[in-house]
Amino acid sequence: MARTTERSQRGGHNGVSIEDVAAAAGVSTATVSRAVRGLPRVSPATREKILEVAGNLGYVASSSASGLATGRTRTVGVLAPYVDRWFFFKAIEGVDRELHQRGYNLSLFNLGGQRGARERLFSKTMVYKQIDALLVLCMSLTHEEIEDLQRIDIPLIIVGGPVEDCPSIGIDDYAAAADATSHLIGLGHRKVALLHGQDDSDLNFTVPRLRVEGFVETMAKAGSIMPPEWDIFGNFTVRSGQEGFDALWGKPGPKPTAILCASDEMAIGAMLQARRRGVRVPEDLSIIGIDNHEFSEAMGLTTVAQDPVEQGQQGTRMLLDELAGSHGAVQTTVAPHHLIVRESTAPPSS
Amino acid sequence: MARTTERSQRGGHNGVSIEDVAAAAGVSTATVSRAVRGLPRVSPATREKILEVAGNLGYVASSSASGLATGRTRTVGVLAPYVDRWFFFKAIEGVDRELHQRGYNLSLFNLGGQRGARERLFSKTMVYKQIDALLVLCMSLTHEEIEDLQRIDIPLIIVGGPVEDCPSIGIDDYAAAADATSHLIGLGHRKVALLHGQDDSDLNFTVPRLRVEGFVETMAKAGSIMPPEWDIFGNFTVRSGQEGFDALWGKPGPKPTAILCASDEMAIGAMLQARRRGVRVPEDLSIIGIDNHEFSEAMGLTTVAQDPVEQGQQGTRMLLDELAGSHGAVQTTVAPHHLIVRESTAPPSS
DNA sequence: CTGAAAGCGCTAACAG
DNA sequence: CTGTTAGCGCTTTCAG
Repeated sequence: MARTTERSQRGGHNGVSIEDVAAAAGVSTATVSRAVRGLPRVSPATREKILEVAGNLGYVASSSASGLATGRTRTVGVLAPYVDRWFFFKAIEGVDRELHQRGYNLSLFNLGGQRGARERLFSKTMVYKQIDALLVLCMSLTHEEIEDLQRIDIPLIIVGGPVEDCPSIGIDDYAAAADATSHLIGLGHRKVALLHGQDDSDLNFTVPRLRVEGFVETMAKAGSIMPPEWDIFGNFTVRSGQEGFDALWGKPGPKPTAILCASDEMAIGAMLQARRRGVRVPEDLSIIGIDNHEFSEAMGLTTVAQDPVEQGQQGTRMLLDELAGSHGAVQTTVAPHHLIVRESTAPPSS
Repeated sequence: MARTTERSQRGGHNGVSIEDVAAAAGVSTATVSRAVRGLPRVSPATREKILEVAGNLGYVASSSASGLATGRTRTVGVLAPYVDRWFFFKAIEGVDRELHQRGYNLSLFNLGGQRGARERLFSKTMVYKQIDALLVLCMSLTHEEIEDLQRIDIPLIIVGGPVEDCPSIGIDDYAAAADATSHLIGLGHRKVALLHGQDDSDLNFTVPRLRVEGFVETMAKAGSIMPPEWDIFGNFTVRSGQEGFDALWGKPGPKPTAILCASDEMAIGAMLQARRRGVRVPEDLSIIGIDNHEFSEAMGLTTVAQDPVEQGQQGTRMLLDELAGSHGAVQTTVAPHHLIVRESTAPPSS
């Protein structure tokens, strides 16, 4: 019975369809469909046979076809302002892991630098009808965007920072900064500068703000107020950490005995520059960061650690649970952080 | 009542279909299809009207439906062994940029660590019928995988290292290592150690091998042969750079005056550890890397630079051109590299 | 437990 | 220029 050989000829297109499998197994496409998806109403014998046939025919369902039929794409979108910064690629790693483990695909959208492309890409082509859920990495969303998303009504979560009216998962940035500050204060520091992040791009601006507040208020409780010229802006990169240090040491006047940096990358930049300028860490200057970047251990940097991989993973898990039907699975969650004391902080010498 | 009669109410699904647009604009779906895709046979007036209607109805074509109809998904798969290592996230950035710019989606598959998941994920669910083309980031493929891919017959390219029988784009690893070695030799070094990468995972093993050959042969030309105990293995991470340094300095015997590291991450680890152990760089020891990692400038690391963003972008461009019909657009290409001399290398003191 | 048939939303000839 | 008409491959009632 050579009934299958006709249309499966490789006339340029490739692709074993469900019909080919059905024909080869002597059953209907409906049964094949049930069998390959592990659905109930198929006898063990039939299922086995179908699976075997499908196996050596190399059958794989067309995602477009099943997407059309079911209305679900089995892919979730990941929107990232950057993909080359520590928090982001770590989070993506977690998201990817969870997604593929549960049979979902990850569609990545990197806004890296491209300002204009954003509006267009975001609400349109992307979100709409291409993905079943959206995970946004630590960036702010405009009111309009949030409304769009809610209207479209797909599960949504922000990883890495709170956004008004949206469920999110991330550390308590206020507490993280406060803990770092307390560590410094506990060591005896009162003259501490702040190198904080204030990215001009799409980054979530709530995160830096919270970190600043945690710092300022904790300092205030210790009876210390930072002079404004010790309030330095950076953009979370190593280079801005270097520049930050130079800004502090470049001008005359009293120097701080410690610097709190809003990210390890900046802290590392500051450390490197201090060393280069002959300022010893921690003897002359203590430096503490937030993140626990890959390089921090090697640098001996004291920091407040967080785990973006886990955050990404857990955020994804909530999204997928929601998609699986458990209504209310996506909820704002606080991820843990903890201080790691290494060699970049010590009591002030003066 | 009217509430339940509309088809667009369907069980919570949202979605303006092409038919809705056609009806609202008083034309056929075929015309709408042409209009929204910017295809020829539509009068300016009709097109404008359709676009307007589609606009305020918020119409976006279902990717599943058009995918089914055209046989193309407009997404390309990106297979990465890691996503948290410099070369990889940089390359992904380039790929993403090019892809979205040309209206394609990026489907990310990270193999990070998961050994078992590989086979399953790779040939099956993934590649097949989900993507129009595949871009593989610097990892080795088994013969079987290559054959699978060729049978499926979608455009394929490897970024970051040569793979037998596959088109690829990347620097000339042999030459890069040779250039680094020449720099050291030119400085007067003869006693140089090699900290090379030999990842046990899915990484492309050709890259480390080529770098080793470039080093060894260049050294040989200068009449120098490295003692085997100076041949250290690492896995491209900072930590393995630290361990590499310790392996070298931990045992008695003569020390090298320079180390060539197969990646900047390892070089940075080695530098940091040297400093910690009181070995001055470059006075006591010169260190050179390959990559030009973000942190390298701040570290003052001499290195052989490459640009993964550009490589990813160019690889993607070739893939997309191929998809666009220009047969033979995907071709093995050599990307440029160049030496950047900073402060971590100097003539040997002894 | 299994099959027949009606779509899912869009595209692609082919007519008009 | 525009409409008609078939599908694309899979899922999903609804009968049997």
